[in-house]
Amino acid sequence: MSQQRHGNTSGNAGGVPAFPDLPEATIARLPEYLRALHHLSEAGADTVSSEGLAAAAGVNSAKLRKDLSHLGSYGTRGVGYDVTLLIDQIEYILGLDQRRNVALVGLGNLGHALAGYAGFASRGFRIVALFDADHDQVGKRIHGLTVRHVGELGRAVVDEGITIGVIATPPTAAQGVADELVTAGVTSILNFAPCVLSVPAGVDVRKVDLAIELQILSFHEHRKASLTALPGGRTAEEDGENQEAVGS
Amino acid sequence: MSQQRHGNTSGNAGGVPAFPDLPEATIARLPEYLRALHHLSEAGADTVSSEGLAAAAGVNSAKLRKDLSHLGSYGTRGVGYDVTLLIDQIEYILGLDQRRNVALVGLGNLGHALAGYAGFASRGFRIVALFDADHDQVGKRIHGLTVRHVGELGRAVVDEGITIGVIATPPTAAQGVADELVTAGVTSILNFAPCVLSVPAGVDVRKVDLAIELQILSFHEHRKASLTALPGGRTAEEDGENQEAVGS
DNA sequence: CGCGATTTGTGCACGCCTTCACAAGCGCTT
DNA sequence: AAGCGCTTGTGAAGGCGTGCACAAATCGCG
Repeated sequence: MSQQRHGNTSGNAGGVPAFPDLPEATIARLPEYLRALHHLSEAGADTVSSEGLAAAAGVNSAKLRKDLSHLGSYGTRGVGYDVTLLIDQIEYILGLDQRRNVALVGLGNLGHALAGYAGFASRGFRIVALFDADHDQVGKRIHGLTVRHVGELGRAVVDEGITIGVIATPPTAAQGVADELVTAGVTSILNFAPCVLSVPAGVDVRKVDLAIELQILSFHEHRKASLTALPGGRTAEEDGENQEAVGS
Repeated sequence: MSQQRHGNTSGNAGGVPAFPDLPEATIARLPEYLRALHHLSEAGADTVSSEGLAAAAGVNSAKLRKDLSHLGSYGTRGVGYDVTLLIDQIEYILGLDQRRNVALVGLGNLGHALAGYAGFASRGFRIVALFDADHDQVGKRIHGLTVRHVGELGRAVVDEGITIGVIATPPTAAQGVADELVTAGVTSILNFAPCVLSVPAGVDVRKVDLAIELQILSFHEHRKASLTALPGGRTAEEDGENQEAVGS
């Protein structure tokens, strides 16, 4: 999103390029495949067909094959994909073979929950530092970590090898925190605050806005309601004036 | 995602189509525009140019103009867009003029935070019911609501006019909850559980997986690290046995 | 060893989305 | 009233992503 070019004219010899040029859409699906693969692995599967994995990940099998083909050839025709091999390969590509230390800033409602979210640890991410601007929060222990003041952020990032920052502050504070993270050398930010962050080129920001998701659902609800009420016409539902109560 | 066709050959007379055929990409950005507009409105702006609004929403101005043009012509050449008018129009399209009642299922770490997330209420969404399968949770009061057992879900959905269900349960329970929501008549689901939900056609599911976002960031970290270390070649960083502790 | 069943990897076409560039339209000034 | 500057709305082009359909490759069996 803030990144424009992921070019990498990988012209290295040897069989497998270390860093193929993956389409963004593919990258976004790899974690989904990975989860499905772990699930299959736990169920005792050694190999899986594109059809089977696609079903488990909720995508089209052709899309899955094309996605995986971008990583290289890790399947066997007539057989399928080696589950373990594929897991290793995707984890390598995603950089999950090395543990990523995460700093979480903002310990309100949401931040508190994120600090204890089991889904992070189980996938190689470790939240190693908590920060808040509120002095009442500082010093509290949350899920085994002590909340520190946001002023210590810069030092902690360097000292503790933090590579990803998570912002769960109110929107007014978010840009400031982002600036501090960037200054400290963090180049990946996950932003839960409903606001636009501006960061220098080379820094990746991903945004999760819970309310936006609801609004998109609301749109579809609205659309569906208007369609069922009056297929192909003007909405019934609640439209100020106009058109009172359609047939049936 | 689970929806394939949003067709609506709107052939109604009169000036403005009530439900233009909006591209999904546009819909996803409308909430962002809306937030920026509210911000501008509070700052006292009456009109705003596409350039200005685009900057506030973090997008390209041409894209913004094209998005808005899909809603109809609500701008004035040479002047810009009327902030209030545009807010009303987007809110209407998104169906935010009517309050949406939301049920939240699963009150672990994340669910607890969602129940108290201020960002929902401030945008027209009201969480009106909480459910959990755990009898220890049932009966607790969280942010003014009493947690009910998930078995009461069906009745509550009907009685309280719930149109959107939010799933924040462990992944193993998610499909079951989704089934119950669908049976009760809910057609929009926001899923925080890291798993694939299968639902009948006509039901919209949006998924938010916090760990996936981190994994995508991790990929870019990995990529950036390998590029700075060895531009265009095989990664240094950690390549099997790797070097321990770089620099410093 | 050969054949058929199975499954991957991919060329190709199509559609969606983005971006550019500019004509059309509006208001202000002279 | 006419001209000028500014901004919207949109036609066209290009790029990206998806999905089909099939050739290539592998395994198992007779």
